[in-house]
Amino acid sequence: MLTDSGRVEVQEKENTQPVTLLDVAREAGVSPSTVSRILNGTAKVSPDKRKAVETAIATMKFEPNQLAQGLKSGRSMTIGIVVQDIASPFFDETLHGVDDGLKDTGYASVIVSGHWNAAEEAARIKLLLARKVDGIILLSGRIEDKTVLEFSKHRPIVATGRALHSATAIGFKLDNEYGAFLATRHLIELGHRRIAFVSGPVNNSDAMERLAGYRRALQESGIEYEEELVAEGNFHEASGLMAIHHLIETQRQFTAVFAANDLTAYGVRLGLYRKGIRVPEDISLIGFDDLPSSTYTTPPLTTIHQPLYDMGLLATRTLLALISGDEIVNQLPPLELIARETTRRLR
Amino acid sequence: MLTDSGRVEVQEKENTQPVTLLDVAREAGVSPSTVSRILNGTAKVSPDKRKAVETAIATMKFEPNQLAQGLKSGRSMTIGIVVQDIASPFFDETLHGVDDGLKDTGYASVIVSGHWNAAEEAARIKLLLARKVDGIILLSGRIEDKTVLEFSKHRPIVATGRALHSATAIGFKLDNEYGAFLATRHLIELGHRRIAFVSGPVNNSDAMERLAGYRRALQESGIEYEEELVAEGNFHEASGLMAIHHLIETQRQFTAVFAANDLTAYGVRLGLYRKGIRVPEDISLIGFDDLPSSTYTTPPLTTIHQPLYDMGLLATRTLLALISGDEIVNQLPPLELIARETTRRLR
DNA sequence: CTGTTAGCGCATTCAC
DNA sequence: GTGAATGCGCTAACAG
Repeated sequence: MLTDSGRVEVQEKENTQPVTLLDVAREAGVSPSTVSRILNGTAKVSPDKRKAVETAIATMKFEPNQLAQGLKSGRSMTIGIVVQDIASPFFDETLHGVDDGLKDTGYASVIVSGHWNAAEEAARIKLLLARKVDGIILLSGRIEDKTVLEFSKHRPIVATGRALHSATAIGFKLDNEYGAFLATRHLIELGHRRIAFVSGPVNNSDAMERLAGYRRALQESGIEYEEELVAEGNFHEASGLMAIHHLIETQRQFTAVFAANDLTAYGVRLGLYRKGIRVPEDISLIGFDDLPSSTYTTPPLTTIHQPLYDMGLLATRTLLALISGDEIVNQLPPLELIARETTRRLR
Repeated sequence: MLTDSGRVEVQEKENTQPVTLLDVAREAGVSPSTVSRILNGTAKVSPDKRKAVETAIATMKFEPNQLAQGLKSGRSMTIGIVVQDIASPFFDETLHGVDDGLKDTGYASVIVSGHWNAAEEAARIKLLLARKVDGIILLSGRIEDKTVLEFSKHRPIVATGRALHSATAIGFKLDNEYGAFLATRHLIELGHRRIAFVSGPVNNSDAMERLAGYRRALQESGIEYEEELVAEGNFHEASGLMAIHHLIETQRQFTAVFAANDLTAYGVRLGLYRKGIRVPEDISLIGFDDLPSSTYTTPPLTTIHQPLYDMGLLATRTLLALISGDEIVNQLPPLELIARETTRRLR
């Protein structure tokens, strides 16, 4: 569009363009390196120059461009987190621990989701690597250990739900078998002998370990394992609901149900309610995970507490140690039974 | 340490150092700019060179350094998300929508938490800005609108839970008042006239709007508002539990309870259970939010569905449109009543 | 103590 | 079409 020559076009430039380190240097009458030194405490600077620079930084509201810092230093001060499902209470707890572990460290986190899909997970990790994250926390997931090890050649990786012990890849695994053993033994100690189990998906190692723990507890008490008392679920509520309906409709006899995780237990609980079966008066019910919400179900759910928060915290600290070369010592607390109100002694 | 001269020290360098665009260019026998052009489709390149470059990229497993790209282009291809609590089902749902909105866009997200603290929120936003995110999604929060507007001069911001309409800052607000009105009216239509309300914190605008909706519904039905039937909660389960105990112990008479959100309703439900009061036989209960877990409470919770997922999706699309300068048209679906099994007609 | 210089890896003029 | 040159903003030698 033509405008009269000589007319000044007033451009309302709302977008304040960022002030750079060079701007600060000019303003303070020093060299850029001096500003950098003050920023990073790399070397001593005379008090007067320091003063000048600091006021310049304050008045100009200078914030160093982290992209540039990262490009230069090779460290982006961000770590990547791979979860499988962003909206899952299970990962939430762990993320909470991660969040706290990162507090005041200067690190931020890029969270991506693998959606329980090995190919997608690998793609996400590549994405994180391309973004030059300084390390990766991999929460559960389906990619193979050797793939993880391969990726860890680029950046350190701390994983949960798998055992890894290389110099750049460490894994933490909770003892699912033991937890399931605890849960089942609790029911047995309450006098139950016919204990149904709603399992997780058969292609999931956590799920299979929990099944193993259930079987061991039965065996140690001389109770025969009956396949008919086991129904497969998928760790979600709906599967618990369906499984318990199936168990009831096929006339299985049992006085207690062990659900492979809390969500499944919620579904079982609802299924029993629909059939007019009371918990714990008629049937005892125990879960696994101890999600925060399990404190407030009606009635509050007896379950196995997994230190998910601690695992997130530990994973984060371990990763930071791996990055900085520090030693790591922390220990994960053991799984434990939380006896609430869905289990009771068999009369 | 001294070693014999001439002896070759085999250094096991596990850390594969990344291959750069320059490496690719050399390998393919072209100039770096040609590689760049192919990467970005910026200009036409002869088929043979393109071929050579592409094979070089594949064999060398080249991944462009996003930090460098970002520094150069000024766009980091990441957006910042400010939540208040990483482990909250409320934010989860919205994040799920954000996650889907970002799918296949090339954008990744860095998630930070403001912990319901204005100062921390501001600090986090500054951090995101320093990281050169291309835009920010602010989910709820306590910082003032004018602060948001100020920040939006640097990067576009889309916020939820507040109304904003500038060129670089857009806000979406759900109609809390209307939702609360719906909930209360539902109870009234079922014949209830003495309806207790467990509110959210008084310093929270969502909470106050829900209270207003409750009052309007009462008023439109000619039911007098009684302050004694309102107990303050804080949106968490424990507060629902305490509130209902208080209501019962102070001998308030009511046949239904409206809890300001689902978590509070869970607490109320448990409190009623503890007193031997059945839901919905003795008391009707309604929540607000429609968290995923409310489908599987026992009994399933009647509640007000908020389109949290859609809001996350819409916020993301809007932000991307703001970034790219596109037009945005999407509309948020209205709040609606989900009648499940915790409410019933008063006999 | 401090300024000058030279890149980090890439995209983008500008010439050819 | 393609290569050479330049710079994004910052840090880290290197001299003084």
